[in-house]
Amino acid sequence: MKYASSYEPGEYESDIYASWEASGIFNPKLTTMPVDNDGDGVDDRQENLASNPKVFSIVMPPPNANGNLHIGHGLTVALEDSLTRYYRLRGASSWYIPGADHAGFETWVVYEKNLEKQGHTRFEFDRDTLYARVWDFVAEQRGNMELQLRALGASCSWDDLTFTLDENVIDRVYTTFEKMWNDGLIYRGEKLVNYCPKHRTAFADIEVEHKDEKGTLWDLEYKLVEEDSESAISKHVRGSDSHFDNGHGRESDTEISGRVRLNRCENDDREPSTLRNGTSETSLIVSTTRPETLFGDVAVAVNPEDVRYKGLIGKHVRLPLTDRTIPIIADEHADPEYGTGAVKITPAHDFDDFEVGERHNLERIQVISEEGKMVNVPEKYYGMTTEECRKQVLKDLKEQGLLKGEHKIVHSVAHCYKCGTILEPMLKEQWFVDVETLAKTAIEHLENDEIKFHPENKKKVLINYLKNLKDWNISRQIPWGIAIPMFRQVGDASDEPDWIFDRRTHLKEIEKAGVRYERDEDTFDTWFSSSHWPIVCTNWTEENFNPYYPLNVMETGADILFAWVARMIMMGLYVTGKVPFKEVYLHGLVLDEHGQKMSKSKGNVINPMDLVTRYGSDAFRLGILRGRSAGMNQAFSENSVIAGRNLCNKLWNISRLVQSIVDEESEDNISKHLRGADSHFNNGHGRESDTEISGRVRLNRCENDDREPSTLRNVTSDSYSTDNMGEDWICREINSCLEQVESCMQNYRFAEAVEILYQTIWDKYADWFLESQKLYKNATLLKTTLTSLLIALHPFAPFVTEAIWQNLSWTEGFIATAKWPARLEYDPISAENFENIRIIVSEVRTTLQALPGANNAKKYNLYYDNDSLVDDNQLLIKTLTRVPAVNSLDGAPRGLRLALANHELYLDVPEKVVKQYKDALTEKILAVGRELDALNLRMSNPNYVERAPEHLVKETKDQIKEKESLISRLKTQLSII
RNA sequence: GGGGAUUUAGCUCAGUUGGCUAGAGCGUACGAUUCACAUUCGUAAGGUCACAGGUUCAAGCCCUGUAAUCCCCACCA
Repeated sequence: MKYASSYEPGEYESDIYASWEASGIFNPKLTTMPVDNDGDGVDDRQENLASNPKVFSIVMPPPNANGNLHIGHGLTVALEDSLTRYYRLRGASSWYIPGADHAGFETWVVYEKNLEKQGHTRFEFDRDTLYARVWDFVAEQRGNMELQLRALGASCSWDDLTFTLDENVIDRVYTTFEKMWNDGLIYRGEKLVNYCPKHRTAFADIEVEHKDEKGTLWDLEYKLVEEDSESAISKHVRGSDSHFDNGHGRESDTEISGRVRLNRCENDDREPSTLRNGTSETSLIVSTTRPETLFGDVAVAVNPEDVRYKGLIGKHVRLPLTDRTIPIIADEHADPEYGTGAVKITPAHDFDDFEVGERHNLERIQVISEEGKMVNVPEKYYGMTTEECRKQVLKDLKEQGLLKGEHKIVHSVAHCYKCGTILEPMLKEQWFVDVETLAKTAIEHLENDEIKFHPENKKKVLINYLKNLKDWNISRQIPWGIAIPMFRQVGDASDEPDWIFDRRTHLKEIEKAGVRYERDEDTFDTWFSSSHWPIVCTNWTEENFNPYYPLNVMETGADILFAWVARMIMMGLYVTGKVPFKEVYLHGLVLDEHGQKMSKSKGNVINPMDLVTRYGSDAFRLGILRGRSAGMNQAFSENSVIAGRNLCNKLWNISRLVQSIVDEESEDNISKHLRGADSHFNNGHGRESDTEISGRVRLNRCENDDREPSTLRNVTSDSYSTDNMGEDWICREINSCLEQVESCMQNYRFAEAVEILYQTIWDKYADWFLESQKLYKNATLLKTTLTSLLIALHPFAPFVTEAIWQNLSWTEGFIATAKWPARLEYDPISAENFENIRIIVSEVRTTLQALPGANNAKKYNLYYDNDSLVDDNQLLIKTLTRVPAVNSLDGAPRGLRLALANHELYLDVPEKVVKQYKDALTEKILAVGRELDALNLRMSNPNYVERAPEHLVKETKDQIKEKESLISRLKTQLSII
């Protein structure tokens, strides 16, 4: 290869992606049409599926069409694409289906901001106009995100890109909705929903952000209506004088504030004596954080067990600032220990009160409009904002002496997760899905272990969530989304209008049987449509067998386990009767390098595209996978990307070296005879015959290989033989690497797979094997081994491996569709001998470094005595240690004896230097002595010898022998000094 | 209140059913350098595996408890 001495990703990546895409290799070959060659009525692929899985399918969680990819998308692609590429290499028909999300509310917010910038508001346009305008807006933006996915190397099938507003998606959503409607799972209900007055839309519970905030709790006095108050009170006094007074008129603010929450104190301080302070006996005190909603009050609730108020239940109080009287009711909701124990009930503006209202069949009086203005209130307050109204109400109450206390509290407040506006609980007619049976079915399938979770514990979490799931509000009051296909008769303003289902949502008004109907203006919650994602992406239909459904795996963020994964499972089961995926892999958040959540306000956001530009796509992918495990929020720093970049560069240079040796050898072959005659190919342990060597000729085709010949990529038609220990050793190491990577992929342990490849390529292949190959050039083996490693790394670093592949002289086609490497044949004894050489070389290096002075490697020769392994590998040891010479000992031992138990090796170091080494030697002896003691202690334990597995006991015994021998040799050396 | 996690080297993390001297990357220190790569090579230092008990021949891993940190859900008139 005539290439630069460093890998420049920018020069290759976009061309490589373009050629992949043009070749169509990312589009799977299997169709969803039935195949039944044996005519037994069952799809043939279904028959094969269990025994020989040939299909891998995965869908991309659709990124927002309107935006740029963030670091989380980067992680998602790295994970999903490495799986896809891995299974493609394993011979599966891999289908990675890309998507784009209209992201209903998300996009809406972006678009609305845009409108505002131009000085418009959405309320100037009708819904259909807005829809069209947003469509254009999104279409403009969409290409951006798709380019970025390509830059990340996502090997997805672009022809199959699914947009969440595609016709087939809407179709499927309507089909499901119709089915649910007919099954009675859809209902329209007036419920309290979290409503953002700014965006003027309702949210699902899951979209609400709760924050703890400081607020004020006001005590308001509601006067008992005279006629029944007196008798009630007197009766109550007689019945239980000790606790009665508590709920009545407080004399001073001081006292009141002292009492709030006081009752929660340990050891019950509700002793009669402390609570029997003066009472007015003519009113109730309620506590509220929202005085302005009092106009919507329809009752005051007290706890039925609360002895203070027992006698008041059924009586009435006068609602301040109005003419109304409202009843005092008994309900568990009232907590005797909170505030005064009496709570005003406003069903139209509070979630709990709504439920109380349901239980007691109370009226719902809406006093705040959808614009956030006061309505249904006395003239004076009409049209005020809630804040203005609150001030006015407090002022007026104070003037009338009804404001009895004020306390600072901390309570959690619901906010719009986009704009931060405080959400208003709002009474609205909405479409709901009755989730009870859906959730129950989902739980059954989960408990039946039909879906495997990574991390495992998320399954429990999900079941727990499903068990407590409330009905799902699926309507949103924004134009951008899939229209709800429900119509009602024009002019029908009755309480229970007749709704009909119809797919013609492109029309505002339709006619059916001579009756005119108008469309409901709401759109679906995005999760309602995205819960169909596996179904719509794979084109699942009722009619045809689809080998891609269920998906092999659903990979997405742990943060949308509830919002998305849960709903996909419910919907998948409801629509297809099958779980939508066999496994779920959830990734955590990518945090900044200090473990902090990334956010614009903190300024610590890392842009993945920026890293791709600077270090390359592969470097980014390797970097973001490193040190990351399922479900965990983990830090990410540029360092890991740099490490990835370095690996790519290393691999590049490895390939340059290998190619240069291959080139050199092929030139040699022209002038020389067969390599077998070459004397320097010494394997160190004496091969007996040519027969034996040729017997080890690789058999590296998979046994179960049944791919079509045309898809096979023959990496080389040559067979290799291993001619020295290093060659056997690297085959062994590559086999072990492959085995581990395979197991890691099976178990979704991406970081570990990358780590193993990194070490194998760098530490083993480059630092040991290639160094030894500078002496023993085995071109055929070099080709085979490099090919194996390139393919194994390809799922994680697709670009550099492809760039190299395209430039090697012996490869053809794309590495992206190469065949996963088979195990290599090797001689295990020979491989193990190389391990011995490594130990010797390391010991020489360590000792040389520890000796006083610099540049020791060049100074001292190495001598060996009576050691055939070293004798056979003098040249290799000399090269790896860089000592000037490795010789057989001529005469008596001299210099420094190396701390090796099984080899007698000396560094020819002058006596003076050896003496300086004395301390280090002494320390070494002590260290080995400590290890020996530990081993002896273990053996002296009869229980260990008796109960531990035999091989461990034997191992310990061997080690003791070895250490003893080492110590005695070192001691001899020391004594000579 | 309910649920789920985390705690191992200076930093970020591995460590599968308990089994050899607990690993990696980055960082640090020292040394090297024509001969694929300074995005390099070699060597080293650095650990009471949060703490306290327990089970076991053997515990980072299993059990009990404690502490710290984090996340989710519910509630907060």
